[in-house]
Amino acid sequence: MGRAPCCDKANVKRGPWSPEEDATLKSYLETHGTGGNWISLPQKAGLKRCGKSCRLRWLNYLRPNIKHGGFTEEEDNIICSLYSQMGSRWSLIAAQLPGRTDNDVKNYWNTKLKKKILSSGAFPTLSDAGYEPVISSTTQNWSQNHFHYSSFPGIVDMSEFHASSMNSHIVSPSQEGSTMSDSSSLAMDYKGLSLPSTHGGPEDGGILMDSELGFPSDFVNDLLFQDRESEVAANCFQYFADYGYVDMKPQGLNQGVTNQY
DNA sequence: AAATCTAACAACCGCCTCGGA
DNA sequence: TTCCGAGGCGGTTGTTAGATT
Repeated sequence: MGRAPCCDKANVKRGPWSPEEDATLKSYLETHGTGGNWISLPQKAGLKRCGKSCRLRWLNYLRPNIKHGGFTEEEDNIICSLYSQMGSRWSLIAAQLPGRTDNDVKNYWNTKLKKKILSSGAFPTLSDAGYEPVISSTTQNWSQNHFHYSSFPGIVDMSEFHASSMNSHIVSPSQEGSTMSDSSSLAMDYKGLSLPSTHGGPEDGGILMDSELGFPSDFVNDLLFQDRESEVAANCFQYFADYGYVDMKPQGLNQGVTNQY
């Protein structure tokens, strides 16, 4: 038995929003707010739409100060950097980009940025995005040699690492002085494991288990299957070595930042 | 000019989490 | 403590406009 739908799909309009619907929704929300209940909102506002649809339309399109398109180089770097840190946590990534929505960032990544990085081999660092390492607790002796990609480049032997060595935070430039949650919101644990390959061929090349570390295994595997010894792959490993386990803070900030992301 | 392809983005779907009853 | 409904989220699909053949 399936899950009960959130609304009567037979009696709600679907598809693109008309300007009239937009105006109705916007007007209602500006006057009344959500009233804490999106589900009942369309009825109150006189819209034949699902509450979820109204919410999405408002958040992704009608909300004030929304920016569409025209991502800057800096935003590109931030997205790439954060994606490499936390994977497809689009809402968290979008939170670092004022005026951007998770849907926007997600679409932009899927249609442009992903291809751009795959083709260029340039994997932006957090430094590019205005971050710099503050405490290098575990990485100072790391090198690509730490990664056992001689047996298969897509597989990183993480067994030597222990969660206790992990104390990773990043701080966004935009969050200086903010009251963001503590580092637990981005706590990275070590559930992610890598599976060694027996032969090293792409066909049995093993799979990077989805990691709560946030390192996007699918993306990494894309890179590595593309060319196991490519500069991209090397950059990727270096990137991981550089930033996977360090505390980060925006460049130019004082050491005593307490509001960590 | 028509057909096809591609990129961009809007919208939907369904699962998960959380808070209140 | 359990249940249920609403909100939030990420993945996926649909639509459309522009480019290319």
